Amino acid sequence: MSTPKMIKPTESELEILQILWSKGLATVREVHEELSLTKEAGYTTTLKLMQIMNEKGIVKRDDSMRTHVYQAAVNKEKTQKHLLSKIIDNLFGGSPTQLVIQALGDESHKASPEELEKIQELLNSLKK
Amino acid sequence: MSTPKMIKPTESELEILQILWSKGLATVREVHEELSLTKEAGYTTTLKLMQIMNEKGIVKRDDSMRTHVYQAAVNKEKTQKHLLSKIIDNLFGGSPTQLVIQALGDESHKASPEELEKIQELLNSLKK
DNA sequence: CCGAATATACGACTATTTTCGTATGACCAA
DNA sequence: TTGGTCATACGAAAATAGTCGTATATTCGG
Repeated sequence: MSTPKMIKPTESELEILQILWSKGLATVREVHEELSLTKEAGYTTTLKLMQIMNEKGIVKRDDSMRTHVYQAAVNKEKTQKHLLSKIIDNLFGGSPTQLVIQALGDESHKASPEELEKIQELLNSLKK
Repeated sequence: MSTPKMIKPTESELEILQILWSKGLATVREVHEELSLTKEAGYTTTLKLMQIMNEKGIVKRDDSMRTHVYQAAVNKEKTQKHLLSKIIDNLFGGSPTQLVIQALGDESHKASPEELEKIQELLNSLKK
């Protein structure tokens, strides 16, 4: 299955996916090193997680060499959309506007003027 | 623990919270009836969940009568903000802009012109 | 050739979340 | 008063997530 039907990564899996999305290709060690920057966990824990993700079809790997090389098997934007859609339903009663308002008002994740401009452009195109 | 520091409701708890936020006060039966509209679950399951939420301090209840009356004990906006913040980190690499863009582009949750206008106003105030 | 370093496999333990069966007590209508 | 209905309490199974120890194989420097 190239594109898994049910995209529902757990939190830990999401952390790993993010790293894979940014790196493209990566070994378990590389992923683990990056994870270690923000999190405390053993190497085999990361390994196991990635093995499970492989079984689930969330990632794929090239195991033709001793050190396996992993990559994400799910599309970043699709996954984001899918999970976001869930959150809009579960947390914002189906209103994306409420979500947007809360997100823009988040003090710990301020948007830069450039980003605001980006949003403005998107808004303009939606208004038409 | 009168005011829970760690707001981290599970998915099921979130479903119940949403109902409580909209109803204000509600009995287990009322919550369960509403849950049943979109979900299959036994009455005692809902009951247990709400009892656990009570223990965690996520909801409070008036048990002076035989039929207990529940209400949310956590603030809606605060909870949304807190969880959203997590999602921005976990799913959008810390960029609220990316989240906003995906949310506005969500085909299954379109924003109305009025809502777009609301967002525009917020955007204006942020630009200053 | 040998041992240290490094890799994967895998089982098992812990914790959390979700589910529900059953016990028990209160309420009420006949 | 008694049986049916409805309520909570509680224990524990089932499902899901996360953690890690240990076995074993490969690689490589000396």
